[in-house]
Amino acid sequence: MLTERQKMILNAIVDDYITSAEPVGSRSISKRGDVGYSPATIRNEMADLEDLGYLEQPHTSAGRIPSHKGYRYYVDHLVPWNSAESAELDTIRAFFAEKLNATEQVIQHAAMILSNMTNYTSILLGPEVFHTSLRHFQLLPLDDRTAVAIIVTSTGQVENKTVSIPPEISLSEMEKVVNLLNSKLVNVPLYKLKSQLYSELGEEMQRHIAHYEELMKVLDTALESDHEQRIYLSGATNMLTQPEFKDVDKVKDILDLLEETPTLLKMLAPASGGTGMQVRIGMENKHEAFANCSLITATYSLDGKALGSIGILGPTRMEYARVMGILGILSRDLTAMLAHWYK
Amino acid sequence: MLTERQKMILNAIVDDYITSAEPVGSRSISKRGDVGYSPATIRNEMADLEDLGYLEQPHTSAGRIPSHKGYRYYVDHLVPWNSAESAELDTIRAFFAEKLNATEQVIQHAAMILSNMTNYTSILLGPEVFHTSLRHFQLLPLDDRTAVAIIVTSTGQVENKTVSIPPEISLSEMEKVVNLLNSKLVNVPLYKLKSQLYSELGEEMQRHIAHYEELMKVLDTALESDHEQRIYLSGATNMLTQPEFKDVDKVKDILDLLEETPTLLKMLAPASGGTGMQVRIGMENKHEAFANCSLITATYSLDGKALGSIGILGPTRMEYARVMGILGILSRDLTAMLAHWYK
DNA sequence: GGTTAGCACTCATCTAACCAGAGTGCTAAC
DNA sequence: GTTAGCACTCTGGTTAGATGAGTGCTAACC
Repeated sequence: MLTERQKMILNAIVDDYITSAEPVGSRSISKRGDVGYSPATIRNEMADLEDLGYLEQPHTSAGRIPSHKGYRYYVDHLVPWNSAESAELDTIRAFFAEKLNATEQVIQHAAMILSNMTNYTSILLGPEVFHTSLRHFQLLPLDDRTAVAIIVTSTGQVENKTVSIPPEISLSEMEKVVNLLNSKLVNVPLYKLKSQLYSELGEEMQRHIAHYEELMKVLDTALESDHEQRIYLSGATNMLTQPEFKDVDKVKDILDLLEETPTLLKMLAPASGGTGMQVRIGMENKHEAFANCSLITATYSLDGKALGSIGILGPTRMEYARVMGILGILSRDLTAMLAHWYK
Repeated sequence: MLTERQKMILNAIVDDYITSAEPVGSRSISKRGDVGYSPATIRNEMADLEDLGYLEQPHTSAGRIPSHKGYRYYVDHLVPWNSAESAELDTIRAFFAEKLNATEQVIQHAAMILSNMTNYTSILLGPEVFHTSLRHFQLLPLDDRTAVAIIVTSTGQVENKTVSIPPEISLSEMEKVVNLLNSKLVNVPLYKLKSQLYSELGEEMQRHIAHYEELMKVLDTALESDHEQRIYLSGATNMLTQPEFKDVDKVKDILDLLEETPTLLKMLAPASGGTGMQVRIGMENKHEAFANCSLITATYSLDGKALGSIGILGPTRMEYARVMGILGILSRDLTAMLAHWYK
């Protein structure tokens, strides 16, 4: 347990380091208006904080920088929660005032806004189709062997996939099935679609349809992969402006990882159910390349279920308070907007 | 007009510089097996070539590097055209052997293959819907104010857009129009769609439909913006491996430009009709950030009309011969594949 | 006992000086 | 026309010293 004075000093060091990116010395802390102690006293406390693991020293004669544990403590106990500047609130308000009417467009645009506002990299996870429901299904023949399957969800997203059709299946059969599907499965959540396809329609189809097996296979692949969420990345190059990444080799690893969509998907997957804000510091991200990065994520949701995430990636030395404030507001407003659209 | 010997020397210098990234001196040229002259002779020729503007010298006691004019000459007259290594041919062949059945997927995948194979950045321009024709049109109501418009093209691409519906238009009216559209305008090239909409259907619709004006506006926006082509970028971080870009500030400008999709669209737009290969060196790209980059592009086409482009961006000191060889083959094979699919 | 002034010590960073090496241009000889 | 020889130039790397920020420790102070 830290004393009040230790908290105050840790807080001051993190704040200073966040803005300056330089190790901070006892003298500069002591000179701050709200600190009533001499450099020597601060030094003693700093030595203690280092022993406790909250600070570290790049080399003997340098100031201190926060350790991962130090950042963790800062984020968990010290971050001031008031930090949403009015200018930023205005930007967000202006963003929601624009009339955009497709969910995906909103998310994409939000990514840009976020990276511009924060000067970090924004990573947004597009809405999870999984929890939205079927609005309309269509199978449109392109030639005698292939067709394009189109799924429209209740949120107006359109997913499409090209499938190949076995020659023994006739056009009229396909039409029958698609009609059946549309009459019985509309408003079923996509994640239940396949199971309901079998349970509700299986019997009926087996009766009316000649090539049941083959047809089912086609539908299976048509409905299959549409659960892939999209990643919207913006401001990746903002990483290059951070002084800790002025070395090309280090930043290459980071940018390389940002090109790996599957990795990002995993990283942003909404933490099991919770809708709170997550801060992952350094190696908590489980990737060597992100050892000196922090990722802050929040979720937006519909009907209480997380639909997707919005995240900001920056150096561990990142403006936690400001970013958390912005993400909090934006995720809340996105959720509100979705609720307003689709209730 | 350059003498044969001058060409030979210029060629040797460009080749050397491309692989080493260091200014090349007279001695190293003279030592090459195929050159029968002493360093002194080479030096004289190099001085001449510098006077003519084909070479430049970073400083007095350094070797020479090719100038923009030098690269231009190299590309226009000296590039050896045989350079498609068998290993690379195999990779491309393997790529086309995979069964991918959606045009967009192929392009996206091709982008990765290209950047991996070349270790440069690949920029591909997705197929231009413009010259494909309408396969199916649909307007699907989401709620009483909005609907999603879906356009399926003859190449199986699905474009969708959310539009808002004025309250005075009824569902049945909309259905009527959509049916009309599907019966009369299927197989019309998308770029003629709007004009034919007016010329062929205008009269008939005006007769049958109550709110003609409003409905036309809806259709207009529904058909409007679907001409946007997609950019597929891969290997942007390969730029960071080039020694000339080891300075973060320089490379930041380049990567920033790569995030600007509209700029890339303009840059890759198939050069007026031609299907040949284009090489733009340094400032020929019209962007300060690309002053030390070269962009090589080729097009793929359907029915003799360019559908999109594939391009490689690298430093001006780039392996022109190899890249041009690869792009040539890939664009040819892409075109062949499209012709095979959609004829 | 907690706090602070004083001081010796450490270590990264900056500068200047120097050296080695690569490459040139010129001259004179072949 | 070609080449050997040589003086000259400029970069890059290394070393040595000076600078200064910051520390830890001790002893004095309240």
